[in-house]
Amino acid sequence: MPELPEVETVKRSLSGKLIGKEIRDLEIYFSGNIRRPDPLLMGEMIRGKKFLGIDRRGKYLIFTLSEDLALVVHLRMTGQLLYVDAAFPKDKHTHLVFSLSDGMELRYADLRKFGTFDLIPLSELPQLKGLAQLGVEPLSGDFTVQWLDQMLQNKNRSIKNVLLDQTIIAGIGNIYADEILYEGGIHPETIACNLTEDQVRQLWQATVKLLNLGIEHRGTSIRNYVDGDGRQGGFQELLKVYGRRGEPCVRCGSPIGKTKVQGRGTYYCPNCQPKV
DNA sequence: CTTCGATCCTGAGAGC
DNA sequence: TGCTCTCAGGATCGAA
Ligand SMILES: [Zn+2]
Repeated sequence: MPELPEVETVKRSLSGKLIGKEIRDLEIYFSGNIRRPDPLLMGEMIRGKKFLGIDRRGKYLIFTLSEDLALVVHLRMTGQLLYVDAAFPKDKHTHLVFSLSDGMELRYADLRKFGTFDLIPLSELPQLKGLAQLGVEPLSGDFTVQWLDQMLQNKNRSIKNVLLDQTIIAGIGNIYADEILYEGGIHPETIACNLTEDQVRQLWQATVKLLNLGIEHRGTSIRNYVDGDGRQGGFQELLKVYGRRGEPCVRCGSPIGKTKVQGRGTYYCPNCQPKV
């Protein structure tokens, strides 16, 4: 499912293609993903607007459009944005098609229909629910060991729970959380405020390393993730614990374990990530 | 403050 | 073969 590295990859794959292009038309096959405006009004609202920029915040994509509009997209689990020729066959789960001035189409497909679209005035961007509550960007200068240490002081819940909390750190999902904790040698159920200074430093390093590595490999295609060109990522080959229950740990050979944390499937090495 | 369960949805895989 | 069941999960909400 798209997490920070995947959304970043989608952003990069689309930015060179969309910026400067005008939206000529919008075809809606399924409107359930559209939160704002009323789906009936979206076509009229977006027609004739140009893409001015694409940004990422956490797992959100923010398309800046002409006339002070913003299109905010969250792909959730199975959302895909594809820049393709209009003649290219449509995926069965294609819900939205934006026809562009260059004869190409920006298509939105979403098997599970959980993704969201918000087309709003740019001025309302800072107040958009979900987006407005996002915490620190883990690949920005705001994410420091000091900040992390301070933040964890009063978190009396599992460290995995904290990593998944988008209002604290924006962009980490289930797969990268498990990989980060494995890399840091930290059991996912460790109470956050009990982490040692050394563990906090390990956690910080692992977070930056794994997210960057994910981006370098153009994301993780564990289910149906592809970028704006329909290309799969490569990071799934490098996953060390996620989805590997029973397989030997690459570091120590112990079988990878699986448990549930916060209702999420959670993979870890019982030996390299001892429970305290 | 915290966890927990339900909700949205569909397809893959298991079990029979 | 084909049915039913479980599982997967990001974000949000209400309840405990
Ligand atoms: Zn190990």
